Amino acid sequence: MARTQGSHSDITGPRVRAAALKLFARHGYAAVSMRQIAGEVGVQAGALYNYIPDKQSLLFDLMQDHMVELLDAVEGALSGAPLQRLEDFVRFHIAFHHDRPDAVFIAYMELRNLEPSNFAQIEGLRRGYETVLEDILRAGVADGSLVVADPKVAAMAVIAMLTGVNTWFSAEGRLSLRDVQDMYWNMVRRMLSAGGSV
Amino acid sequence: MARTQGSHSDITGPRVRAAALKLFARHGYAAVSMRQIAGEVGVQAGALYNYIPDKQSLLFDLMQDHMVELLDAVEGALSGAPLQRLEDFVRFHIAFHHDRPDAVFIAYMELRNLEPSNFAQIEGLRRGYETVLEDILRAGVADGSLVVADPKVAAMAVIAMLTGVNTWFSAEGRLSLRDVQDMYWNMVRRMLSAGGSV
DNA sequence: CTTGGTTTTGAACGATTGTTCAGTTAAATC
DNA sequence: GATTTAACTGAACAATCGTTCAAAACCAAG
Repeated sequence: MARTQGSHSDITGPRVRAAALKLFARHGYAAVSMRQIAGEVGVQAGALYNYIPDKQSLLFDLMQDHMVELLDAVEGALSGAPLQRLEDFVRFHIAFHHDRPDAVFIAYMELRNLEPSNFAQIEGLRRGYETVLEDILRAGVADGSLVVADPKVAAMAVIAMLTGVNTWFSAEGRLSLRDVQDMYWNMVRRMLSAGGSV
Repeated sequence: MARTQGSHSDITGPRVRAAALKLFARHGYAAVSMRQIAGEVGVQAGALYNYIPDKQSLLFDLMQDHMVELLDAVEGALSGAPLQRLEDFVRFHIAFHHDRPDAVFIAYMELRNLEPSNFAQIEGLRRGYETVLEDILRAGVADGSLVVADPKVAAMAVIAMLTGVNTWFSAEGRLSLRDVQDMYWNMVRRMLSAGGSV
């Protein structure tokens, strides 16, 4: 048993995934070749297959890891009463997505490039995330802090609105991330809270 | 000069564009081959080049036509005071996008597959559409009917929220398009109007 | 230094890509 | 019916695709 310490395996593996994440986000799954990924890593195309079974699995793993991480993180970000948890959700979503724009882009854009069974799995995770917000809205209606005609629809509206931040926000612009979080929380609060626009 | 009336040119041409629209939306620009498009039309791949110079131009034309049509249509959909025009915008955006899901999908997802100069042109049209809403918001602030901290940000938020409808709404579901328009207008009104949540 | 096993190379596989074009088909005009 | 021209076929082009694999390179343990 040799070559376990100085092994490149635990270095190259993550680099393959990082390169794929970057290139898939930039150009799209179908438009990126295995040779491009290999080139980004500094290796020949054949070497990639020491770390992944095939291209499709590479895409699926990237998306699954992102969604699982998202679901894990959101649970820990919420606390207190429904109105407070709604604010937590808004601020969390914006910050989490801002930190990993490539993974977000892929998770939303490459669904159609997944094989059916892989698609079903990712779709299930996405629904799980939507349900987290939906549950907050229902709880807020129940305790009177929120006024929401249709929690399912409102959850979709809020998530779409928040995810849209990634398409235009840059930390180098005139607004800080905190500014954006404040603005969006203000808009969501006015949109859904029982307290009116105060 | 023969073969000008019974010509297939004015039949096949639109069918090529329709097939490309459908397939690009379904599988993505890079994942669709010219032979697939030709197959959908019922013709050999070579015949496509009687109607388009190349694949890239086909994508660009589809996106440009969609954006120009969008900009033309939105102007005619707005009337009256800012608050009324905001409602018009919300209802228009939902209905217009619902009527052409494939074109919407392509216009939002295939930007990265455009050559730089093509990208700049489409991006300009998109900015034009955003400006239409932004102007409404500014006018609403000016006449006191709206309370908007940052019109640019609010415009992006509203458009993202409205466009998100296309990802989940189906006319066969429990809600009619009119239901959805009402719900979203209600949410946007509460979010931005000066009147509070009444 | 030799051995043993991990990692990578580099070439090759058949399939498919966008695009071109000479030749065939078909329809309208004379 | 002959002519003309638009529409299309079908084969071909070089390039690239994802993937495989024997051989070479490499490094740690004995």
